[in-house]
Amino acid sequence: MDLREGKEKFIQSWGALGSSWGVNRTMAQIHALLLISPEALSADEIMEDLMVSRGNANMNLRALIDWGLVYKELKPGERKEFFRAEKDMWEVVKKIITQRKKKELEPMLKVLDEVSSVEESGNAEALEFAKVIRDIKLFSNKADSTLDSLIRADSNWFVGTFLKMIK
Amino acid sequence: MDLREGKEKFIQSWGALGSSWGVNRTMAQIHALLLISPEALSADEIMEDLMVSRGNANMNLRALIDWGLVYKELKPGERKEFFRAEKDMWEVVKKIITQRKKKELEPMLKVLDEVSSVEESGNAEALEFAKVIRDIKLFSNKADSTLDSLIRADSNWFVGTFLKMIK
DNA sequence: CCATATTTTCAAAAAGTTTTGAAAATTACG
DNA sequence: CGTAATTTTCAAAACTTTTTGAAAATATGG
Repeated sequence: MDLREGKEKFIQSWGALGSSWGVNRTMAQIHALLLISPEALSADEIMEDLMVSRGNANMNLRALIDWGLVYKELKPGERKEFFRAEKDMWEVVKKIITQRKKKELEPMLKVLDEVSSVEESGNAEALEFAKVIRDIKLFSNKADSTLDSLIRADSNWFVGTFLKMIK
Repeated sequence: MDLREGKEKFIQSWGALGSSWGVNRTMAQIHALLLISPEALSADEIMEDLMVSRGNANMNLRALIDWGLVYKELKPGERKEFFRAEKDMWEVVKKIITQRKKKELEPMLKVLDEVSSVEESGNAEALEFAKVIRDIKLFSNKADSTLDSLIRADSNWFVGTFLKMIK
């Protein structure tokens, strides 16, 4: 496979996978494009490369900046903004975990807390309900603090030690 | 909050959260309903409770059975099928991890392998590309084997030991 | 300030996903 | 078997999300 083909495939596949990650196609594609670009790119270059509209490019660049996966960059003498991806993969992983945790886990903890105020009075239904909520809470809290540790941990630790500890 | 209200809130919130988990509203609602039900329920009861069509109920029950989160159950003298949720939360967690890994991680590993055949010849572009792919692969493989360990691990280990090991 | 380049916004269109409901297939009882 | 109960399928409708593109807002250099 040659470079052009490889880049193309990577960007397209990343975009297609995006939806299974809860990220839209264009956001994933822009991220892929910037990741493999040695230079910062302008909005126009991104639009051209990916064949998407200005509005789309702009919205998703903003989202990527929000996530901390992309930085704005200015070039002297140029009026346009340029965009560069965070290249440190451990940073990227942590930032994605942070966002997914916020979107997927935290709202769940909130709901569990809200419904935890149901009285666990005698009947089968109430007991079952209380038990299920308690069990889910147990795992969710565990997941929550595990992910917090991960986010605080550093790359070498993760790559080097994690697996050995696990088995 | 009383029981009826709590159940209602739990089912509705689960459904709403579903989309951020890559699961559709009805699938999440049916799962929630069955989780908190002490008895197995028939398709008709589910349709009635959640106010969804027969087709919808059937499709999503099948999906839940596929995931291993719900079992079919027969009652003597009844012609209908009944459905019961897996109640062991550690089993539930493992089954969800298994599915999400299959959907989110494995296709990614495949793409990375495919584009790994690009030659890492001299120029900046090719070097950058090769490095990014190598880095992503490193983390993805780590994540993959970590999740495999998790799936093989048992509940007590996870709940009791994991956190202490981490920090 | 003005003129122009650039970015942002947002309503409407397009694309994608889920749900419905009725018809077809299957099952199981007499 | 035949009949009725039940489950499954799937095309069309409803709903949701994403994308477009042009207009509005903002920034920059002279």
